[in-house]
Amino acid sequence: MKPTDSEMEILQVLWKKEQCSVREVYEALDKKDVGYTTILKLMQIMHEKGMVERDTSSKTHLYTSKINQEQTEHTFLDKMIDTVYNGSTSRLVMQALGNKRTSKEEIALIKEYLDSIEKS
Amino acid sequence: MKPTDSEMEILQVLWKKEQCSVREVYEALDKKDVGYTTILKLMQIMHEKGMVERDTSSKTHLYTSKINQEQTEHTFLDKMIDTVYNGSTSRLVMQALGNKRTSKEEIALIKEYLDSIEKS
DNA sequence: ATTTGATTACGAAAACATTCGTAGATAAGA
DNA sequence: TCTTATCTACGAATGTTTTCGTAATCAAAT
Repeated sequence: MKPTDSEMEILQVLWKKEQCSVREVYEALDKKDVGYTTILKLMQIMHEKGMVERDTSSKTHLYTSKINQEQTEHTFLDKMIDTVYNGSTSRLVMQALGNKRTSKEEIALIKEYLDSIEKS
Repeated sequence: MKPTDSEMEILQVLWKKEQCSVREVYEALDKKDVGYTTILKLMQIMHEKGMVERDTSSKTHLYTSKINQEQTEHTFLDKMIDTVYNGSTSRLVMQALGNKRTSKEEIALIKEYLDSIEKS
């Protein structure tokens, strides 16, 4: 179950807001270049695919993500490590850290995390 | 310049082997579900797009990647951090480390790297 | 020379993702 | 009630990626 780019954008909103109408998602995305019905259609397709569930009891349907955020992130990450970094996690990590300036706090956090991995 | 998934797989081979015929790539990928001409076509398209260059002096054309590996990885990573991790690098890093069993060697490498960042 | 096998070129089909127009339903307000 | 605004449903167009069949070309082997 690998969401497309557009689906991912919508899922971001659903994960953040828990339960949403199409309009809420549309507004949250704030894309001036796509129409309302486009988002609607996408969400309907996501429903067909079983990615989201919806409450149709009132006129305005309310959507909820059916797939887990962490799990989905894992899927992407695994695929990325595999296809882009050829299986090397450390290369990805180092590049990620080198990418943007990472704060000392973040570095400290990560170090702590590394320690905890080593000990276990 | 964002390669598609298939293009990425091919680039992996080209980056590793420097210069390749279509057959070499086809063999390296070892996908039983796609035919030879599929890979050929993909590589021809990549050539049209300017992602690879080719030496057509002999019958068997030899392809070389024209785009930089690190740069391409950055593009993917940035996009990923943005669309999947909502901008949080450390979240990506920690999930990456927790993801697969990371070897002690890899962890050591990363720690070293973190130290070097801190000092600079 | 002819055949055989490997290669490229080409075009088109198939699959998938994205987009939106239009119509019909529903609810709210005048 | 009638109008207006908002929503869903549907289908179709567009665009992109992936797939492969077929034909033409070339080189090597018989």
